[in-house]
Amino acid sequence: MGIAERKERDKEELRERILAAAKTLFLEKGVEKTSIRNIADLIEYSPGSIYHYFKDKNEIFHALHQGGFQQLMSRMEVLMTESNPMERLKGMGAIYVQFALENPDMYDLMFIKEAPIAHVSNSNEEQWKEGFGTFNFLRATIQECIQSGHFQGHEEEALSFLVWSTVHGMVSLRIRRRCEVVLAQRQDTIVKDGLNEFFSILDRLSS
Amino acid sequence: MGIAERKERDKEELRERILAAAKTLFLEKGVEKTSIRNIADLIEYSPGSIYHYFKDKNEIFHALHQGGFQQLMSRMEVLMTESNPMERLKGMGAIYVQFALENPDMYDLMFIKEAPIAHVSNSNEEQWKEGFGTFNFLRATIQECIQSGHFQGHEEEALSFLVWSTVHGMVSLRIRRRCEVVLAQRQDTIVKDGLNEFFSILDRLSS
DNA sequence: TTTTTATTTTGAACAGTGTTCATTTATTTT
DNA sequence: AAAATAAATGAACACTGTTCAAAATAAAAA
Repeated sequence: MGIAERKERDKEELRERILAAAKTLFLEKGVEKTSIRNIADLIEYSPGSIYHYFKDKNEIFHALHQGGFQQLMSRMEVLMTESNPMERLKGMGAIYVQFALENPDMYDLMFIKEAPIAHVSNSNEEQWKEGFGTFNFLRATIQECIQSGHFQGHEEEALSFLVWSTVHGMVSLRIRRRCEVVLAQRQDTIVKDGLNEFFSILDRLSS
Repeated sequence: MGIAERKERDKEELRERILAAAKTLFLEKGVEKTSIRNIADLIEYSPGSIYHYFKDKNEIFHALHQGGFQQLMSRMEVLMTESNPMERLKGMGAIYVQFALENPDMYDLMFIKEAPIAHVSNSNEEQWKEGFGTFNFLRATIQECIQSGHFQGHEEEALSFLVWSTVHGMVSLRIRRRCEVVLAQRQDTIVKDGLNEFFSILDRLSS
């Protein structure tokens, strides 16, 4: 029964080729300007055949955004050796921001664009697994901070959401070009500066 | 020479009718699903005529987003009577979040969508005036807080950006449906809860 | 008032979009 | 070799933003 398996592999391979082409075009031109026909051209298939491998365009970009979460999570792995939860929290913030600024289009897809979330809604997946995993990673660290006596009087989930929102807010204002309100010469550093302000607030709170 | 003036008025009136139609459709279906033909249909003009009043679709949505800033700013006016800058700061946060949650599509247009900023870039406007005005309003209050002895060791512009980012982060995660990572039953309150966590941090910092 | 000039409006055309589906092509099983 | 299954095609549908020559309307000049 090796044939069915080989066919399965072939199918998977073409799926991967579609995703690779989609990723190339997406990083080159963005989601909106990447069309099904563009993808089909690149892998030398007809437009219609894409729909044998993906339900619609949203499913393609949902699959792509998964890769982004793997990248982000693998970057976080260096923090496993950090035993101080407050330091680990700051490390997560720094890595998160760095990832976003180095991969703005992927970040946009993961945390701003509608496409991947629209797919989660329109399929029978119970929830947004990728985001859930990442957020729980943050929650675990915050929980440790609380157990170590930090953030007294704060509630774990809401505080985690607040911390996430803070870094997301900075990078998403930058990516969606709302930083033009600060001096032109400062636009390249405002997110780092803001992050440092955030860190110094965290330090104040933990002592 | 009243004729030229009347023509000017007529032109302005049609411009307003286009904007009104655009706003109706936009609040009904969103930016992407509002087409020039839809707008033209609603005011019973041909699609081509829209382009005598607006350079392109982005200019229409830039004009619409201006109205949003007026709304937001007028909501802020009740804070003028508040003399305590820390209380005024918290009031601004509360009003900002409330505005965003009550007008998610308008907020999206103002602070997330590419269209209005794309128009600022592609026209010869020096910068994003609407955002600049609103941000400076925040900066002025933060400056007062610093002058009153709060936020010692913090830099005014970066801290203002951080504060803005915090509230923007929360509401934009909500609007772009990234709050599905918290319990379903909490999704309606997580932004308010996060804001309260933020306020209690601000209180801690000011004492 | 008639003619000329200027302005406004039109709607077809262009080049694209996501998606569907009957038909063709290729492969596997009988 | 024939039948059954699977995969790929590409035309077609109903849209999109935008342009532009032509037509309609309004204003100014003769």
